[in-house]
Order: sequence, then structure tokens, then C-alpha cells
Amino acid sequence: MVAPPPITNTIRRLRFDHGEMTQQQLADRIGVTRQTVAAIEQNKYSPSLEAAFRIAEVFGVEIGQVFQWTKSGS
Amino acid sequence: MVAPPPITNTIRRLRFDHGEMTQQQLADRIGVTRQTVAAIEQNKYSPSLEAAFRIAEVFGVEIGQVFQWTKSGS
DNA sequence: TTGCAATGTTAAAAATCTTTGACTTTACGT
DNA sequence: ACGTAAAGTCAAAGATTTTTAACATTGCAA
Repeated sequence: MVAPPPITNTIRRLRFDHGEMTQQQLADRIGVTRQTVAAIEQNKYSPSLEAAFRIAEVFGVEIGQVFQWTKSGS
Repeated sequence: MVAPPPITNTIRRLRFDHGEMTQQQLADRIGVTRQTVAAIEQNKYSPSLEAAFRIAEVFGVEIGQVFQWTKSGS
């Protein structure tokens, strides 16, 4: 599949709302690479559930406040 | 898959709390196969973020009420 | 202007998730 | 006992996510 995921996110805003955290710093805290954070921010693909949990934890919010799923189709 | 994921879930309970929904019925509603639901229920692996969103929607709860992430050692 | 940190981007390989198909087991009703 | 639905399990193939490594672009400060 080459279609972008129907899931958007507010990671970029959350990073800057939290001390202008860089992609690298976020990547280090959630245990993925800088490129992975960049790709997720740009909705190239949506992360694993575990990565999503870690990101939400870093920012102290619920997963739903980081990722927005637009129930398309159906 | 080499190690079980540090994410557990309450799908089995939720299915039975919602009219004894079968794995097949849940699978149909979230767009995956029966084997995938079975594997997730048994924590063989954790699902994609999109699958997690769909499951939570079926049961009308937040992702955090379906999946529990135990922030273990990292 | 030059240098540097942050970010954007790509390709290939690795890891993980999902499907398909088949077979087994369990539980329940007749 | 038999038939059936639901669930457990497995292997191989397919799809998606992540890593690794490299190079390009942007913005800002000295």
C-alpha cells in the first residue's frame, strides 16, 4: 500500500510546547531514530502502538491527544 | 517476533461485555482477520495504531482502556 | 559569508505486523 | 455420539514499520 495513513498527529506542536524539544531528543526518549520521528510527524506512516504510548507518555497526555484517527471509509 | 510485547489488553473481557461478540465479528468490524484478533488477544504481538483505534471505537472506549502499556525497562 | 544544528529526504535492509490456508481443540446442542 | 461454531495454532507469504547510512536544505548566529 502506498496510501498515507488516516491518522494525523500533533507531535510537532507538542514538541515545541515542551521546551522546543528536538526530533532527536524525542527519538531518544521513545527509543526510535530521528528519521522515524520525522516520518511519523509527516504522516508517512503511523507508528506502532508501543511507540504511540511512549510518545504520549513523554508529553504527559493520552494517545488520543497526540494522534487523531479520522474514521474514513466505513 | 522474538519477545512478547510489553502491552496487554482487555479485549477478551470487552468482547464478552459487549454481547459475547466473537473474534470473527470483531475482526470484521475492525477490518482484520480472525487470526489477527486471536494473536492480539493472546499478546503475541501488539497491533498497529490504526487497528488499536478501531478496536477502541467498537467498544466505545479510549485506547488506554483496551491496551495497557507497562513502561518496563528501556 | 561561513559554520553548525535541526530538519527533510532517500534507498536498502531488518524487524514487525497481517493475511492466507490449513489443521486441531474445546464447548455446546441435538 | 455426532455435528457445528468458536477458538487455538502453525507456516509461509505479503504488507507495514523501523533502522541504518548518506546526502540535501533551512535557519540562525558569529
